Amino acid sequence: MAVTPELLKSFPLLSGLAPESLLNLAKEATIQKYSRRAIVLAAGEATKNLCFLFEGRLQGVDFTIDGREVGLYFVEPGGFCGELALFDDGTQPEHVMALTPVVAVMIPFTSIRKATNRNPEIFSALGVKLANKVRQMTFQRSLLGLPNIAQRVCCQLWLLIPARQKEKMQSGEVSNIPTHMEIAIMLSISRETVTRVFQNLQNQGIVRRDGGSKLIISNLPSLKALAEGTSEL
Amino acid sequence: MAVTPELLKSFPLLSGLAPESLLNLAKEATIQKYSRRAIVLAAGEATKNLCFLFEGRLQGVDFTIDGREVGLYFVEPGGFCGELALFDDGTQPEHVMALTPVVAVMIPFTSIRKATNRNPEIFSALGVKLANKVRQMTFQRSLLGLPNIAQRVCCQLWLLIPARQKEKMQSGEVSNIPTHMEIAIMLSISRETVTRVFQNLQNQGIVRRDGGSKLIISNLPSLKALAEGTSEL
DNA sequence: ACAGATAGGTGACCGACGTCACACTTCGTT
DNA sequence: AACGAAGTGTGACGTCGGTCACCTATCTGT
Repeated sequence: MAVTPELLKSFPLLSGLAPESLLNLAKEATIQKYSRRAIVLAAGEATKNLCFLFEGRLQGVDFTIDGREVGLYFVEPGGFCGELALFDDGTQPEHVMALTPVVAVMIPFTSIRKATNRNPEIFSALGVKLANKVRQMTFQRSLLGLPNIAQRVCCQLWLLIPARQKEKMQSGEVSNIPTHMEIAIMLSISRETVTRVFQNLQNQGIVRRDGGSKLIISNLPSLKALAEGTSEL
Repeated sequence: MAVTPELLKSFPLLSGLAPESLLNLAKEATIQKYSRRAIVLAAGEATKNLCFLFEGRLQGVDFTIDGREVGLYFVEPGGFCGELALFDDGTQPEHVMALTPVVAVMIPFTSIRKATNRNPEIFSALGVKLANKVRQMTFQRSLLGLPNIAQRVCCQLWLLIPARQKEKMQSGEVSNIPTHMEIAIMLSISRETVTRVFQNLQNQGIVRRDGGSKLIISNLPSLKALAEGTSEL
C-alpha cells in the first residue's frame, strides 16, 4: 500500500514540512500492519526506521535479566517511536510491542536525515521529544521508589487522567485503561496486588468501571490524596 | 576567578571548538564551588546554565512524593549536566547534588546556543548524550524490576566496574565506591540490606574492601553469575 | 454454539525485607 | 586528645506483598 503525503502530514512531527519534502518521504515510507502482541521494534537491534503510529496502541517494554516484563511507556496514534538510534546510531534499548492490532508507517532514518537538512526544526523537535522522554522516565523512576504499593498504583492512575480533567477536580475518566496486568508490569508489582487496590478503590466509591475499557474516577480529590500519600487506603 | 579557553578545551564536549568560540564562551562562563551535599542544580527550576564538572563528583537525585531520596546517576570530572532544558526550555526534573567538594564551570545556555550556530556538531553531541541518558535510565529501570534484591545489588555493583576490567574476567576494582546508603538509594532498598549483601559477598570471598573508598572484586565471574541470576547467594 | 484465550477476582500461606535499636569503626575538626 | 558525625555491622520482629491455586466473566473467531 502506498503512503501519501497527506497521511504523513497528519503526524505532528511532520506537519510543518514543505510539500516536496513530504513527497520525498512518502516515496520511501512503507506501511506495516501488526497484530496484537507482535513485536514492532526489537530490543538490541539497530533500528533503521522511525516508526509512526497511525492506528492502535504501542507499548515500550523491557525485560529484566531474569525474564520479567517491564512496561515503560505508551505510544498513541500520531506519535512515533524508535528515534533513539537516530541520535547515536546505537541499538534499540527496549522492545516496542503492539497492544492492539496496529497500523504503522515506517520511514527510513536515511530519508529522515535528508529531510532534516532542509528542515532543521525536525531535529530540535526530536530533541524536545527525547527531553520529554527523560522527564517521564525520571518521574516514573520516582514512582518506583515509593514503598507503599497502593500509593504507587494511585500515582500511576493519576498519571493516566488527562490533564484538563485534573484541573477542575470534579470527576474524570480514563478511556483505554490498561489492564491490571499492564499496570502491574509498569509498576513492577504483581497483577493480584493491582486487582486488590482497584477493588479497594471501588469499594470506597472512588473509581468505577464503565464497560470494558473505561474507568470513571468519581472522586478525584480522594485519589489525589492517596497518590500524594496524605491519606491511605 | 576567570575561566580560560584552555580550561574549557579540557571538556570533551567543547574540545573540537574553534579558538575564538572558546574565547567567547570563556568570557561568559563562571567558576562555582560547592561543598559536600550542596545542591548544584535544583529540581523544578528553569536551568539557565550548562554545568561542567571540573573537580569532585556529582549525583543526580530525585525525591519520591513521600520524601524518600532516589539516586539516578553520577557525573564525573569532564562531564556535564543540566542539558535537558537546553532542548525544551523546561525545568530541571531532578536535583544535582555534590557528593564531594566540587569545582564546576557554569556556561549560560545563551552562550552555548551562540556557539552551536557555528558548530552544530555540539548539538548532535548533546543529542548523543541525551540518547545515552535514556539508555542508562532504561537499564536502571530494568534493574528495579528485579524481584531478587541481592541480584539487584550485584547488578549495580557490576555496573560500577570499569568496562575494560570486565573483559579479561580476572579481578577488578571500583575506586570511589558509593556508600551503602548511596547504593540503597539508587536501588530503592534499605541501607541495612545493602550491608547484608556486601557482608555475604565478602564472606564468599567475592569482594574485599581496600581502604575507605576502594573495593576489590576478587572473583569477577561469580559476581557476574550473581548479577545475571544464574547463581544465588 | 462452542472452545479457548484473556481479564478480573479472591483466599491461604510464607518468607524476604523494612524498621528499629544499638554497637563499633573511621574519619575530620577543634 | 577528645569529640561528633558519618559510615558500617548485626540482631529481633512484624508485615506486606508475591506466589499459588482456583474460580468466574467476557470476548473472539470458526
